[in-house]
Amino acid sequence: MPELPEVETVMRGMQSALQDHVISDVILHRHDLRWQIPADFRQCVSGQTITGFRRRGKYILIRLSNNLSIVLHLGMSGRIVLDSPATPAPHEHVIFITADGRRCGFVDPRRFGMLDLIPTAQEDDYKFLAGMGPEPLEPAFTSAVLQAAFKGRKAPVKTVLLDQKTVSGLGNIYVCEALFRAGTHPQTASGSLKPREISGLVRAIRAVLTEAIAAGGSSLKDYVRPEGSLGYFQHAWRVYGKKGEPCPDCPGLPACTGVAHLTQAGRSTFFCPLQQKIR
DNA sequence: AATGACTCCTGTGCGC
DNA sequence: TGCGCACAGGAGTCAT
Repeated sequence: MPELPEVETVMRGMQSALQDHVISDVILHRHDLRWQIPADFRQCVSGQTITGFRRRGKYILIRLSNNLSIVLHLGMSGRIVLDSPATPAPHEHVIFITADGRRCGFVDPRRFGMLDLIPTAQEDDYKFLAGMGPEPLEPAFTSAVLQAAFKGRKAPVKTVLLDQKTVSGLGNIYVCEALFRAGTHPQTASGSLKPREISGLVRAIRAVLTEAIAAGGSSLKDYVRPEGSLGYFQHAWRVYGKKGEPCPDCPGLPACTGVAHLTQAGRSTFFCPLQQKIR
């Protein structure tokens, strides 16, 4: 599902295709995504030039020449289709049409995605962005910051890393992958992690996200890159979805029982019990 | 304050 | 073959 690397890839694809273009019209097939799309959305967006893009966590912000920003969240099944056909695809709820005739569709079968409109100057005060944790690939995300977020917390590290207030942009897949790389057991109480382990976690998070962005985002079945091609980073997942398969980090070790699965806060967790021990 | 359960939604894949 | 159902997950909201 779209996590930071996929959202970054989508944003870059949209940027390369739509930056400085004029939105001549917006077709709204339905207003009820996760929340209602503002009633005046079409009126406010039509005729405006796209002046810039920004990603914050899993949100995409599309800046317009009238100093408004479109807020776009892909939810779990959302994707952007460039040059979508004139006949709307199933679940293609919104279509942006540019002055030069390009069609940019927002397809979202499960409708967990959202579309909103806010003043560009108040992006960071927007209710869903205010209070969000640091961007994991920016310098502000340090082990000291993560250590402060963990301090005194008894909740498992997996759960706390999924919380967008701790660090923004991580989802179930990349949290599993980062914990595996760091050798941290997902059930470890956050507050019990040592500084050394936390700095290892910071490095693992950065590495896993950086590699995923380089690979062009992942696909998990229902994600399509703006260019229309599927991402392929899922082949590089080491533990996610690999229950029972040999752990990639302990080949041939007799003690390795393979990738294990457990449920935390209603979410699937995959890990190697041999490489990731509670300390 | 912190934590976990619940909720939205539909496509997929499994078992019978 | 076809049906039914559990499951997938982002994240806000509510209850504990």
